[in-house]
Amino acid sequence: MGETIQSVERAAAILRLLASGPRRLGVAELARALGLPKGTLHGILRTLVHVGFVEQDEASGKYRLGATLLHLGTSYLDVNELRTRAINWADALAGRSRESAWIGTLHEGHVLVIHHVFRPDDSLQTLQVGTYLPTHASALGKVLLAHDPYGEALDRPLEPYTKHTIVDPAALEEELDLVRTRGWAGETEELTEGEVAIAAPIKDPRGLVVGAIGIRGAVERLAPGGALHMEFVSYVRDAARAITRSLEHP
Amino acid sequence: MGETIQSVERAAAILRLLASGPRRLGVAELARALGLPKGTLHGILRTLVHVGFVEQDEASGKYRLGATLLHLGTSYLDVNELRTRAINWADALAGRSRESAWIGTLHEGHVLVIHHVFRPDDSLQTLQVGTYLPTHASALGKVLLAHDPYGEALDRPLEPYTKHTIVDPAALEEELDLVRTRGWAGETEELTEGEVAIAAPIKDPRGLVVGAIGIRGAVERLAPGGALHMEFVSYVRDAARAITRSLEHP
DNA sequence: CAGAGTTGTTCGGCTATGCCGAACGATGCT
DNA sequence: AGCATCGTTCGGCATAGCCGAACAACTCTG
Repeated sequence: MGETIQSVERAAAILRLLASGPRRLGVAELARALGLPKGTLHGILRTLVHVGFVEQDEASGKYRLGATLLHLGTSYLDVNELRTRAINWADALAGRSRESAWIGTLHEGHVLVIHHVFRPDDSLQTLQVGTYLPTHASALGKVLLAHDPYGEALDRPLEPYTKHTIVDPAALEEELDLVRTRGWAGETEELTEGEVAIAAPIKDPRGLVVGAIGIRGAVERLAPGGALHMEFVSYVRDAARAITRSLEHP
Repeated sequence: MGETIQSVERAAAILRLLASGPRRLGVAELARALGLPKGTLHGILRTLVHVGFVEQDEASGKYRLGATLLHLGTSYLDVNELRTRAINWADALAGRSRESAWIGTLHEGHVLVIHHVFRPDDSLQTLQVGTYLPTHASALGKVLLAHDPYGEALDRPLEPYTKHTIVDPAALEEELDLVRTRGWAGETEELTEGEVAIAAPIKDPRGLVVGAIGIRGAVERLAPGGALHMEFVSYVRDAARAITRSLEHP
């Protein structure tokens, strides 16, 4: 890749910084973080406000993300081919398993959730589309890591979420081997206490893994007595195979 | 507002163009649309790819939006104060009315949906957060238009969606007057056949309308015999008032 | 209540940034 | 095969836009 445009790259860095936390940031704060003069940064911010990517708080003068970004992000979902093809199967999977269904892709070392179907008959859930899941502590992530051609994200320290999270790199590698050989991944209370998840890989026509689909629910329902109900595993694998097949026939 | 940075503005224009349709676009196509030399445009695209805002199709070489935008857009939702405060009330409204609940803001002449709670006991719905609704053909939009300090978006032609859509500017103005005097808006099959909606304004501490909340559902349930059930109207107004009050006490 | 330290914003000069147009190789369509 | 169009590269010139200092408004502190 050749040279990139300075100001655009800087603008993107500003947006990432604003997105990294719920707090609104000021010009001086951003300038310090990026090591740029205040005046320079103000110019970029001014244009970002002009195009609607950033909004300025009238009272404090500080900056936050703008509403245009929400619309652009949603547009991405329409463009994403995997999601378009997989939506119907995710609905069916949620219906059959009576659990919430999830679809994710590997993105910058995280699992990006690109679809999420609520568990039937349960309205108090928040939608997780667009959020990140950790690769080493989610079933979706394990599937994606196991089939990732470049072993990114493995050199990063394995952050513990519960006492069951796999934090030893060697143990994780072993787990990924298991995922590769049997073709699906499980995760029992490694991300959230009381919740377990199952996932299987979705492949493109060339056989490359482009995403993963799975379900997530309470341990009492999915793994009573500690062992995963294989019935749920087959639901997930069926859905994954169906989507893989539908990607072959455009 | 002073001068803005050329390349950033151009980058934003590219993103808007890519978001405007589901089709992926090529360099030449974009260059023609924006009236820029191919070489110039390629440079901006290269940086947009580098920061993850745009992805390039390996096979065709054409460009589409990138996954980073989805994550940024979702981050906007966390930042949005109105949404953060209103989520719980929207859940309650959906539960009481047993219909889907919606929250929207005025943005670039459209209603931007910033929250959406599915109708209880109905799993086959797609989430509409981040999408646009027309201002003149939705209950949310009527509320926002009626209290918009600048009467934008009214000079635009009123596109018909069903045979009940208000297309006459004078008739719309009359409707907005009604909305202002009685404090809520109705919409009966003006956007989609068989669906009606109700909405009420959410105000910030200064009394300015910053958003609207409402419900949407089948005409048989919400307006049997053609007249809106006032019970639902009071649910919506209660929710709107509750959110308005909660914005006053931070 | 004053003043020291912030904050966001403006502006003009200098230079490095990045815009442009032409040329290249690959691909697709007739 | 031929032509047209694609995405990409490159170097020279000029201008876009970076920088640093100065500004006014504001918030804490002593």
